[in-house]
Amino acid sequence: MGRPPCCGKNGIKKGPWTPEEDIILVSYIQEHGPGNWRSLPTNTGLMRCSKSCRLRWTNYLRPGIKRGNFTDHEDKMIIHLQALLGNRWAAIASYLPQRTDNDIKNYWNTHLKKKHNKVQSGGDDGQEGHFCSSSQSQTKGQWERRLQTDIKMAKQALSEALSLHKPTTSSSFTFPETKPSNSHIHTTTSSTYPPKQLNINASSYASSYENISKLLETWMMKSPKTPNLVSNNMVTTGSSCSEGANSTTDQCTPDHAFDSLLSFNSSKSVEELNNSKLRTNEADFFQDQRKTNIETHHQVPLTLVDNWLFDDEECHEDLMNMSLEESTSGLF
DNA sequence: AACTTCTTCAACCGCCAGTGC
DNA sequence: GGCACTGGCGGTTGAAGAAGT
Repeated sequence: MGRPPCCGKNGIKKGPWTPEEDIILVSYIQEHGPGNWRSLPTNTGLMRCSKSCRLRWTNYLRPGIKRGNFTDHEDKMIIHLQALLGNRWAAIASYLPQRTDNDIKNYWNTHLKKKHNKVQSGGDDGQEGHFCSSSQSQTKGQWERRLQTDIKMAKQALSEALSLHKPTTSSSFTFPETKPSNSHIHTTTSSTYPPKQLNINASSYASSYENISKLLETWMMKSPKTPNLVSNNMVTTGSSCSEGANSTTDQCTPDHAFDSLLSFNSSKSVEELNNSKLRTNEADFFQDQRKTNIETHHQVPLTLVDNWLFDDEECHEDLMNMSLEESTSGLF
């Protein structure tokens, strides 16, 4: 006699999220920060269960998510981490901060697993879920013991890494004292939603900004008339954009609309954004951060895996060519 | 052009761990 | 200690589009 599913209530909407819902969700989280999912549907009027809201945020709307094709390097990382950690997608995702566990899981199941099976059909004992050849005569017990230890260490490292990142996450949603100089957003006095402003730290919100820009673009193309929610409260961005929703040839592109919508109001944030854009790869930024955090705090030793992830391609090749046993020797 | 099969991925479901009372 | 509640995780599903026949 378990609890009824949280989504089993009448009136709870299921299925794909609409742009309107996304905007409401993002706006609410921008103002209150992620968390407290239970009260989110009530406070926003979203007809979604809390779990659905959290998933939508973490898998799609969260800042810093990169979408699109996985690079060869990401492929290799996933393959190797999967071999080390198994189907612990959240742990694997912690090494790929721009990718969600869901993305990685889907990518594994649709792409990499096939490669895996091809490799396996080449001849080994078919140890499910691992690229390592079982010709490395490990007994099942040995393997399980190693895996347990690995999981334990991964948990520890992940927990440390997350605790080090926490301030970044929450601080991304703090509200600057000063009023944005470039804000064209109409604030609302409504006690519920729609939102006031979207003042998300530019550097951390860049990717999500792009996500939602695309999202809004699609939305605008589908609906020539901007819904009231947005036209009245969010994308009514003064003279330059007030009609922006009805034409793709308009000067006010969705990106522009969202630029205003997000109202990057801190010069520091803009600078951070520019700086971050100078980086050729956002993953480098996160890895730098992670490495810095780890090294600075001396809390999590750099494992061979860490080193592999941080080091250059040549080192990766070296480690890739190693057997699992060799590569994990530093862990046990 | 019509139909079938395959692929992709967002979203859902059920379970579990942590927390507070 | 037991219970209720919440958040997180991993497995699975199903709709939509692509590719093949």
